Amino acid sequence: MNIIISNSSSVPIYEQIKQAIKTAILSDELKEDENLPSVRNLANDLRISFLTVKKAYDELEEEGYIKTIQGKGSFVAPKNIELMKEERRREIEKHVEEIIKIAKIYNINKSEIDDIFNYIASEEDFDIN
Amino acid sequence: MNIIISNSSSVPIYEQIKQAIKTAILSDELKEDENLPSVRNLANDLRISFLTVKKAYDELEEEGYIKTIQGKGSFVAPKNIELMKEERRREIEKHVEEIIKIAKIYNINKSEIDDIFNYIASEEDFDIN
DNA sequence: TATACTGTTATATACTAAATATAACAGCTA
DNA sequence: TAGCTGTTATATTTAGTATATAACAGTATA
Repeated sequence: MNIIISNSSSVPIYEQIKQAIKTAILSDELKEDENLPSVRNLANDLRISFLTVKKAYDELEEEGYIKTIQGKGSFVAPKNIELMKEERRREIEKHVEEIIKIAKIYNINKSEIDDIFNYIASEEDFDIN
Repeated sequence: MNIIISNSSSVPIYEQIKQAIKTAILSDELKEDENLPSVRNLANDLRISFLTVKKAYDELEEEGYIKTIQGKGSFVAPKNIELMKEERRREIEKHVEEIIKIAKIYNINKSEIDDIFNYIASEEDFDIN
């Protein structure tokens, strides 16, 4: 797993770690029961305090992504596929809601939104078919 | 103008004020040269410090939305239509970028995104034609 | 059992952003 | 001049983030 953090970002370091691990789990780069790096190892690699890593791990456990056992380590939790699909959908929905909110206020129509989508999709090599 | 702020939100109060005023200006609820509430009046209405309102006004001025004259007050600045259109487009682009980023990681195709869009559009009474 | 890993907890400190209170000052206008 | 505007300076408080350090506890294994 490759985690890159920026300490000049306004996003807290523990949040960046959470996002990176979540993405790795959801995209199946990290598989069920797989061992995560120990809090101290990851902290050393990233040159940050182990307490910051622990905070990320604690919250990931609370959200059901990983399981931690004292003395053994942290592991990717059994996946609840439905719950994860739902979470991804909610993320997308939030962005769509924001887009529609803006479109309604400023009288932007669907075809203008489609244009933007197609533009970004080609920029990002996203297949629209 | 109706500004509602939440002090339990993680979004700073001055940022909530900025957004509310920006939206009011861009949607033409606040028209060119219109007088904004004085920093002290708005602060009293919202039961917050006038310094918080001032911070919002200062940044709105820096971004070209309003003009402030000492002793007179703050006013909606002449609108730069092109610049504002560009800003709205950038906002939408950012959301689309996030959606595509998620879709790429989790193999979500365009038609699933369209489904979500249509669902939210109908929820929010947004005309998709 | 000793050791070297794991995670856990407590304490203290530092830094920053946000928000506040208060007071004094300056410009505009009726 | 009075009573609005905005401006500036100082000090303080609070919350969130991140850190260092030390001590403690569970697990695995040589």
